[in-house]
Amino acid sequence: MRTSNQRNLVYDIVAASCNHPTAKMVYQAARARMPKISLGTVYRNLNELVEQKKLLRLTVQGEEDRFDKTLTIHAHLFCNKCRNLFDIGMEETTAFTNHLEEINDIKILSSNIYFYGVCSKCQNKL
Amino acid sequence: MRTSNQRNLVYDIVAASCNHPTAKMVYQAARARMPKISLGTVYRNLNELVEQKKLLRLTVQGEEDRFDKTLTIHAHLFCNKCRNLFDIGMEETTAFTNHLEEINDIKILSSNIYFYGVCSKCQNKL
DNA sequence: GTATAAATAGGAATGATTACTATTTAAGGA
DNA sequence: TCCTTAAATAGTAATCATTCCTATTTATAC
Repeated sequence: MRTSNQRNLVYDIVAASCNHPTAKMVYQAARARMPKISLGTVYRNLNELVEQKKLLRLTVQGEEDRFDKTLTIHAHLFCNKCRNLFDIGMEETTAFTNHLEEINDIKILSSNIYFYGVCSKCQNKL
Repeated sequence: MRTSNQRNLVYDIVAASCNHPTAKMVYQAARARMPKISLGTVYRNLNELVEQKKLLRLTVQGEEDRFDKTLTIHAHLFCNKCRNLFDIGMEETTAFTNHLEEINDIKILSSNIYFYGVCSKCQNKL
Protein backbone atom coordinates (compact mmCIF):
# COMPACT_ATOMS: atom_id res chain seq x y z
CA MET A 1 0.00 0.00 0.00
CA ARG A 2 1.59 3.26 -1.18
CA THR A 3 0.79 6.65 0.26
CA SER A 4 -1.25 9.02 -1.85
CA ASN A 5 -2.36 12.59 -1.34
CA GLN A 6 -5.93 11.60 -2.16
CA ARG A 7 -6.09 8.90 0.51
CA ASN A 8 -4.56 11.15 3.14
CA LEU A 9 -7.05 13.86 2.29
CA VAL A 10 -10.01 11.47 2.51
CA TYR A 11 -8.87 10.22 5.88
CA ASP A 12 -8.25 13.71 7.22
CA ILE A 13 -11.70 14.88 6.21
CA VAL A 14 -13.45 12.04 8.03
CA ALA A 15 -11.15 12.35 11.04
CA ALA A 16 -11.73 16.10 11.28
CA SER A 17 -15.47 15.80 10.84
CA CYS A 18 -17.56 15.99 13.98
CA ASN A 19 -20.55 14.31 12.30
CA HIS A 20 -20.56 11.13 10.22
CA PRO A 21 -20.11 12.10 6.59
CA THR A 22 -21.40 10.18 3.57
CA ALA A 23 -19.10 9.46 0.64
CA LYS A 24 -20.59 12.41 -1.22
CA MET A 25 -20.02 14.76 1.69
CA VAL A 26 -16.39 13.63 1.79
CA TYR A 27 -16.17 14.13 -1.97
CA GLN A 28 -17.49 17.69 -1.74
CA ALA A 29 -15.11 18.58 1.08
CA ALA A 30 -12.22 16.97 -0.79
CA ARG A 31 -12.88 18.93 -3.99
CA ALA A 32 -12.52 22.18 -2.07
CA ARG A 33 -8.88 21.28 -1.52
CA MET A 34 -8.21 19.07 -4.57
CA PRO A 35 -10.61 20.02 -7.37
CA LYS A 36 -9.73 17.13 -9.71
CA ILE A 37 -10.30 14.29 -7.24
CA SER A 38 -12.90 11.84 -8.51
CA LEU A 39 -15.84 10.30 -6.68
CA GLY A 40 -14.53 6.81 -7.49
CA THR A 41 -11.27 7.64 -5.76
CA VAL A 42 -13.15 8.78 -2.67
CA TYR A 43 -15.14 5.55 -2.58
CA ARG A 44 -12.09 3.38 -3.17
CA ASN A 45 -10.10 5.07 -0.45
CA LEU A 46 -12.95 5.01 2.04
CA ASN A 47 -13.25 1.28 1.44
CA GLU A 48 -9.51 0.76 1.80
CA LEU A 49 -9.46 2.74 5.05
CA VAL A 50 -12.32 0.61 6.36
CA GLU A 51 -10.44 -2.54 5.36
CA GLN A 52 -7.37 -1.29 7.21
CA LYS A 53 -9.58 -0.62 10.22
CA LYS A 54 -8.81 3.10 10.22
CA LEU A 55 -12.48 3.97 9.70
CA LEU A 56 -15.84 2.31 10.28
CA ARG A 57 -18.61 2.14 7.71
CA LEU A 58 -22.15 2.73 9.00
CA THR A 59 -25.26 1.52 7.22
CA VAL A 60 -28.39 3.47 8.08
CA GLN A 61 -31.69 2.23 6.66
CA GLY A 62 -32.79 4.13 3.58
CA GLU A 63 -29.77 6.44 3.74
CA GLU A 64 -26.38 6.49 2.07
CA ASP A 65 -23.63 4.81 4.05
CA ARG A 66 -21.68 7.00 6.43
CA PHE A 67 -18.14 6.84 7.77
CA ASP A 68 -16.97 7.06 11.35
CA LYS A 69 -13.51 7.80 12.76
CA THR A 70 -14.43 6.29 16.14
CA LEU A 71 -13.27 2.67 16.14
CA THR A 72 -14.33 1.53 19.59
CA ILE A 73 -17.63 -0.32 19.75
CA HIS A 74 -20.54 2.07 20.29
CA ALA A 75 -24.06 2.84 19.12
CA HIS A 76 -25.69 5.64 17.12
CA LEU A 77 -28.79 7.74 17.32
CA PHE A 78 -30.31 9.00 14.09
CA CYS A 79 -32.49 12.00 14.99
CA ASN A 80 -35.73 12.12 13.01
CA LYS A 81 -35.96 15.86 13.49
CA CYS A 82 -32.51 17.25 12.70
CA ARG A 83 -31.39 14.14 10.72
CA ASN A 84 -28.02 14.08 12.41
CA LEU A 85 -26.27 10.93 13.55
CA PHE A 86 -24.89 10.92 17.09
CA ASP A 87 -22.54 8.58 18.91
CA ILE A 88 -24.10 7.12 22.06
CA GLY A 89 -23.40 4.30 24.49
CA MET A 90 -19.63 4.62 24.33
CA GLU A 91 -19.20 2.56 27.51
CA GLU A 92 -22.46 0.63 27.71
CA THR A 93 -22.33 -1.03 24.32
CA THR A 94 -19.25 -3.11 25.10
CA ALA A 95 -20.89 -4.60 28.18
CA PHE A 96 -24.05 -5.34 26.17
CA THR A 97 -21.98 -7.02 23.45
CA ASN A 98 -19.96 -9.12 25.87
CA HIS A 99 -23.13 -10.26 27.58
CA LEU A 100 -24.71 -11.31 24.28
CA GLU A 101 -21.54 -13.20 23.30
CA GLU A 102 -21.64 -15.20 26.52
CA ILE A 103 -25.28 -16.13 26.67
CA ASN A 104 -25.55 -17.02 22.97
CA ASP A 105 -22.17 -18.76 22.53
CA ILE A 106 -21.29 -16.55 19.56
CA LYS A 107 -18.29 -14.51 18.44
CA ILE A 108 -18.96 -10.83 17.71
CA LEU A 109 -16.42 -9.16 15.43
CA SER A 110 -18.11 -5.88 14.60
CA SER A 111 -21.42 -4.14 15.00
CA ASN A 112 -23.77 -1.71 13.36
CA ILE A 113 -26.11 -0.36 16.01
CA TYR A 114 -28.41 2.54 15.43
CA PHE A 115 -31.52 3.89 17.04
CA TYR A 116 -34.15 6.09 15.45
CA GLY A 117 -35.66 8.77 17.64
CA VAL A 118 -35.20 12.29 18.90
CA CYS A 119 -31.92 13.69 20.15
CA SER A 120 -31.56 15.56 23.41
CA LYS A 121 -31.36 18.95 21.75
CA CYS A 122 -34.45 18.51 19.56
CA GLN A 123 -36.40 17.02 22.45
CA ASN A 124 -35.77 20.02 24.67
CA LYS A 125 -36.79 22.48 21.95
CA LEU A 126 -40.42 21.41 22.25
CA MET B 1 -56.61 -0.64 2.13
CA ARG B 2 -58.29 -3.52 0.29
CA THR B 3 -57.32 -7.13 0.72
CA SER B 4 -55.46 -8.82 -2.08
CA ASN B 5 -54.31 -12.35 -2.61
CA GLN B 6 -50.83 -11.09 -3.42
CA ARG B 7 -50.48 -9.18 -0.16
CA ASN B 8 -51.78 -12.07 1.91
CA LEU B 9 -49.35 -14.41 0.19
CA VAL B 10 -46.40 -12.09 0.77
CA TYR B 11 -47.25 -11.77 4.45
CA ASP B 12 -47.77 -15.51 4.87
CA ILE B 13 -44.42 -16.31 3.30
CA VAL B 14 -42.51 -13.99 5.66
CA ALA B 15 -44.54 -15.13 8.67
CA ALA B 16 -43.95 -18.79 7.88
CA SER B 17 -40.25 -18.32 7.21
CA CYS B 18 -37.90 -19.26 10.01
CA ASN B 19 -35.08 -17.15 8.61
CA HIS B 20 -35.24 -13.53 7.44
CA PRO B 21 -36.00 -13.56 3.72
CA THR B 22 -34.96 -10.91 1.20
CA ALA B 23 -37.51 -9.49 -1.25
CA LYS B 24 -36.17 -11.81 -3.93
CA MET B 25 -36.51 -14.85 -1.69
CA VAL B 26 -40.12 -13.86 -1.00
CA TYR B 27 -40.64 -13.37 -4.74
CA GLN B 28 -39.32 -16.83 -5.54
CA ALA B 29 -41.45 -18.47 -2.86
CA ALA B 30 -44.49 -16.50 -4.03
CA ARG B 31 -44.10 -17.54 -7.66
CA ALA B 32 -44.29 -21.17 -6.62
CA ARG B 33 -47.89 -20.55 -5.58
CA MET B 34 -48.79 -17.63 -7.88
CA PRO B 35 -46.64 -17.77 -11.01
CA LYS B 36 -47.68 -14.39 -12.44
CA ILE B 37 -46.92 -12.28 -9.36
CA SER B 38 -44.42 -9.53 -10.17
CA LEU B 39 -41.35 -8.46 -8.24
CA GLY B 40 -42.71 -4.91 -7.99
CA THR B 41 -45.83 -6.22 -6.28
CA VAL B 42 -43.71 -8.09 -3.76
CA TYR B 43 -41.70 -4.94 -2.99
CA ARG B 44 -44.80 -2.75 -2.74
CA ASN B 45 -46.56 -5.14 -0.40
CA LEU B 46 -43.52 -5.67 1.78
CA ASN B 47 -43.26 -1.90 2.16
CA GLU B 48 -46.95 -1.57 2.95
CA LEU B 49 -46.74 -4.31 5.56
CA VAL B 50 -43.77 -2.54 7.13
CA GLU B 51 -45.72 0.72 7.15
CA GLN B 52 -48.62 -1.03 8.88
CA LYS B 53 -46.16 -2.42 11.41
CA LYS B 54 -46.92 -6.00 10.51
CA LEU B 55 -43.31 -6.62 9.46
CA LEU B 56 -39.90 -5.12 10.14
CA ARG B 57 -37.41 -4.22 7.44
CA LEU B 58 -33.79 -5.10 8.24
CA THR B 59 -30.82 -3.41 6.60
CA VAL B 60 -27.65 -5.49 6.75
CA GLN B 61 -24.45 -3.88 5.54
CA GLY B 62 -23.59 -4.81 1.96
CA GLU B 63 -26.60 -7.14 1.69
CA GLU B 64 -30.12 -6.84 0.32
CA ASP B 65 -32.70 -5.78 2.86
CA ARG B 66 -34.47 -8.56 4.74
CA PHE B 67 -37.86 -8.81 6.39
CA ASP B 68 -38.72 -9.93 9.89
CA LYS B 69 -42.03 -11.08 11.35
CA THR B 70 -40.79 -10.50 14.92
CA LEU B 71 -41.91 -7.04 15.98
CA THR B 72 -40.57 -6.86 19.54
CA ILE B 73 -37.28 -5.04 19.99
CA HIS B 74 -34.30 -7.34 19.56
CA ALA B 75 -30.90 -7.59 17.92
CA HIS B 76 -29.46 -9.64 15.05
CA LEU B 77 -26.33 -11.62 14.38
CA PHE B 78 -25.15 -11.92 10.78
CA CYS B 79 -22.87 -14.96 10.58
CA ASN B 80 -19.88 -14.33 8.33
CA LYS B 81 -19.54 -18.07 7.67
CA CYS B 82 -23.04 -19.36 6.88
CA ARG B 83 -24.38 -15.87 5.98
CA ASN B 84 -27.56 -16.42 7.97
CA LEU B 85 -29.20 -13.77 10.10
CA PHE B 86 -30.22 -14.77 13.63
CA ASP B 87 -32.40 -13.10 16.23
CA ILE B 88 -30.55 -12.54 19.51
CA GLY B 89 -31.01 -10.54 22.69
CA MET B 90 -34.79 -10.95 22.78
CA GLU B 91 -34.91 -9.92 26.44
CA GLU B 92 -31.67 -8.01 26.90
CA THR B 93 -32.11 -5.42 24.15
CA THR B 94 -35.05 -3.65 25.78
CA ALA B 95 -33.10 -3.07 28.99
CA PHE B 96 -30.13 -1.78 26.98
CA THR B 97 -32.38 0.60 25.06
CA ASN B 98 -34.12 1.94 28.16
CA HIS B 99 -30.78 2.52 29.83
CA LEU B 100 -29.48 4.51 26.84
CA GLU B 101 -32.65 6.61 26.77
CA GLU B 102 -32.20 7.56 30.40
CA ILE B 103 -28.54 8.43 30.46
CA ASN B 104 -28.59 10.37 27.17
CA ASP B 105 -31.92 12.16 27.59
CA ILE B 106 -33.14 10.93 24.21
CA LYS B 107 -36.31 9.32 22.86
CA ILE B 108 -35.81 6.01 21.05
CA LEU B 109 -38.60 5.07 18.65
CA SER B 110 -37.09 2.10 16.83
CA SER B 111 -33.78 0.34 16.47
CA ASN B 112 -31.60 -1.53 14.06
CA ILE B 113 -28.98 -3.56 15.87
CA TYR B 114 -26.65 -5.83 13.93
CA PHE B 115 -23.64 -7.78 15.03
CA TYR B 116 -21.29 -9.40 12.57
CA GLY B 117 -19.42 -12.47 13.64
CA VAL B 118 -19.74 -16.23 13.92
CA CYS B 119 -22.88 -18.05 15.03
CA SER B 120 -22.91 -20.80 17.61
CA LYS B 121 -23.24 -23.59 15.06
CA CYS B 122 -20.40 -22.39 12.83
CA GLN B 123 -18.17 -21.74 15.81
CA ASN B 124 -18.54 -25.27 17.09
CA LYS B 125 -17.81 -26.81 13.69
CA LEU B 126 -14.15 -25.75 13.87
C1' DG C 1 17.20 8.93 -13.59
C1' DT C 2 14.48 4.60 -14.70
C1' DA C 3 11.50 0.87 -14.10
C1' DT C 4 7.23 -0.75 -12.47
C1' DA C 5 3.45 -1.62 -9.91
C1' DA C 6 0.01 0.97 -7.42
C1' DA C 7 -3.23 4.80 -7.66
C1' DT C 8 -6.02 8.03 -10.18
C1' DA C 9 -9.67 10.41 -13.23
C1' DG C 10 -13.41 9.89 -15.80
C1' DG C 11 -16.87 7.41 -17.46
C1' DA C 12 -19.48 3.09 -18.03
C1' DA C 13 -21.76 -0.66 -15.66
C1' DT C 14 -24.24 -2.92 -11.86
C1' DG C 15 -28.01 -4.08 -9.04
C1' DA C 16 -31.42 -3.28 -5.51
C1' DT C 17 -35.32 -0.70 -5.31
C1' DT C 18 -38.87 2.47 -6.90
C1' DA C 19 -41.83 4.77 -10.38
C1' DC C 20 -44.92 4.57 -14.22
C1' DT C 21 -49.06 3.05 -16.77
C1' DA C 22 -52.44 0.34 -18.95
C1' DT C 23 -55.16 -3.40 -17.21
C1' DT C 24 -57.39 -6.12 -13.64
C1' DT C 25 -59.92 -6.74 -9.43
C1' DA C 26 -62.19 -6.19 -4.73
C1' DA C 27 -66.12 -4.48 -2.49
C1' DG C 28 -70.12 -1.75 -1.64
C1' DG C 29 -74.45 -0.50 -3.43
C1' DA C 30 -78.65 -0.61 -6.97
C1' DT D 1 -76.38 -10.58 -9.61
C1' DC D 2 -74.66 -6.74 -12.03
C1' DC D 3 -72.39 -1.94 -12.07
C1' DT D 4 -69.21 1.38 -10.49
C1' DT D 5 -64.88 2.89 -9.13
C1' DA D 6 -60.87 3.34 -6.73
C1' DA D 7 -57.20 0.31 -5.23
C1' DA D 8 -53.99 -3.21 -6.71
C1' DT D 9 -51.42 -5.58 -10.22
C1' DA D 10 -48.02 -6.97 -14.08
C1' DG D 11 -44.57 -5.62 -16.73
C1' DT D 12 -41.35 -2.46 -17.83
C1' DA D 13 -38.60 1.73 -17.44
C1' DA D 14 -36.09 4.71 -14.40
C1' DT D 15 -33.24 5.89 -10.31
C1' DC D 16 -29.28 6.20 -7.65
C1' DA D 17 -25.59 4.62 -4.60
C1' DT D 18 -21.78 2.11 -5.44
C1' DT D 19 -18.46 -0.53 -8.06
C1' DC D 20 -15.90 -1.63 -12.23
C1' DC D 21 -12.94 -0.55 -16.18
C1' DT D 22 -8.93 1.45 -18.56
C1' DA D 23 -5.71 4.67 -20.22
C1' DT D 24 -2.78 7.77 -17.77
C1' DT D 25 -0.23 9.42 -13.77
C1' DT D 26 2.64 8.83 -9.74
C1' DA D 27 5.25 6.92 -5.65
C1' DT D 28 9.07 4.31 -4.52
C1' DA D 29 12.93 1.18 -4.83
C1' DC D 30 17.12 0.24 -7.45
